[in-house]
Amino acid sequence: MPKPRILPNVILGLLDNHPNMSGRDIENEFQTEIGEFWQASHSQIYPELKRMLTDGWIEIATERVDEDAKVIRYDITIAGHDHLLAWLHEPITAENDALSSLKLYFIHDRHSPTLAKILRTQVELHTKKLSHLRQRQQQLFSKDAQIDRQYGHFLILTRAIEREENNVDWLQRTLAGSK
Amino acid sequence: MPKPRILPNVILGLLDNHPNMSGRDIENEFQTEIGEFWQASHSQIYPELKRMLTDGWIEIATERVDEDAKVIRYDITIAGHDHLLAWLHEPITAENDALSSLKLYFIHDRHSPTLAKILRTQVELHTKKLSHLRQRQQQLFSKDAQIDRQYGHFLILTRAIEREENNVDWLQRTLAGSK
DNA sequence: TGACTTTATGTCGATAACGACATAATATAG
DNA sequence: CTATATTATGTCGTTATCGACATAAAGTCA
Repeated sequence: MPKPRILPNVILGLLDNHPNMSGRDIENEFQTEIGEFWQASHSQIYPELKRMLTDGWIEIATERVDEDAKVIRYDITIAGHDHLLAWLHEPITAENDALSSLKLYFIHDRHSPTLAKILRTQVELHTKKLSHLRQRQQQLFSKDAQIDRQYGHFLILTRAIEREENNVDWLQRTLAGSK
Repeated sequence: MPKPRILPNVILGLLDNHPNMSGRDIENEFQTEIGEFWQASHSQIYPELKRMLTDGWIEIATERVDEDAKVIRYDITIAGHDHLLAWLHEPITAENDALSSLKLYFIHDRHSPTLAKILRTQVELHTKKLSHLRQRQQQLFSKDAQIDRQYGHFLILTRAIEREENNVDWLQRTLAGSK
């Protein structure tokens, strides 16, 4: 199976929230929070929009009030919306967990079951990861001499542990506060 | 200028620490902590090793005590070591900061000035990032209605803020403890 | 109105990266 | 001792991604 393509889903997520976006608008979105999780250059975006158009996931917006003749604005279609939802509903695993924040970004309803599901799965995954990292720390760095021998490795391992502690803590607090 | 290639530097960092590694050994390293920051499949690694060999950054290890005739073991050369150091010494910027943990992993000396330099630059960068994220939160989510309208966005923004708080805190504690 | 800049879109070539397939040398099992 | 599995390396085709270059419309300024 080919590697899953992320960019079209990101574009669908953006169009789902903001109708009538141009390619340039989409490019600009990557300058904000979403740019933390996904980036794309305009030379990717424009061909991608063409492809999504022929795939029927988006359509050219008819409503053009003003404006600059070269600007092309897009809307999401029903098929595109279905595709976006299917992506958001895909189970979170250790392999695709890096996309979780990206998916959360596209869920706007506080009481969405999909959102809660993602958070709950993340608690599981990151709790496991945390305990795995702690175990590694025990294995590799139980003695001071071991720390001195690979200090950089020791640092990033303790950093990862703290990051995961914070992560799990945040997830649990967020889940607790949402019910 | 072409996009900087990371994989050869990672391989050099591994060989710098563990001489006499085979391609398979290198592949296996990506299963441990380093896999958090960089991954590569064997179909990338083997051609890369060939290329690094012709570039003179690595050499085939002469010392083969045992063993399976098909195994090829490599050592880092002086030129390779120089190249590794040059990479580690490249200034950390907002653009390449994602590689900082990777670089730290390859610095073994607790009192390395390069290590301290990386940590200090990261404090600067992440402090700035944190204040930028807090500003965004103010701008976008000062009212409850705004939170309800884009709850997922609100979540990942607060999550990013906590992550950066933890990050800066860890960096400062690590720097304080190392002098 | 003409020169110049900016904006929005389009296109092309290079390559990092990956999955799939292939092969040879050992190891294992019956 | 042969059949099969595992290990280590190699190769190929596809594609996502990016930088560089190109173009046309609109805006700006004199």
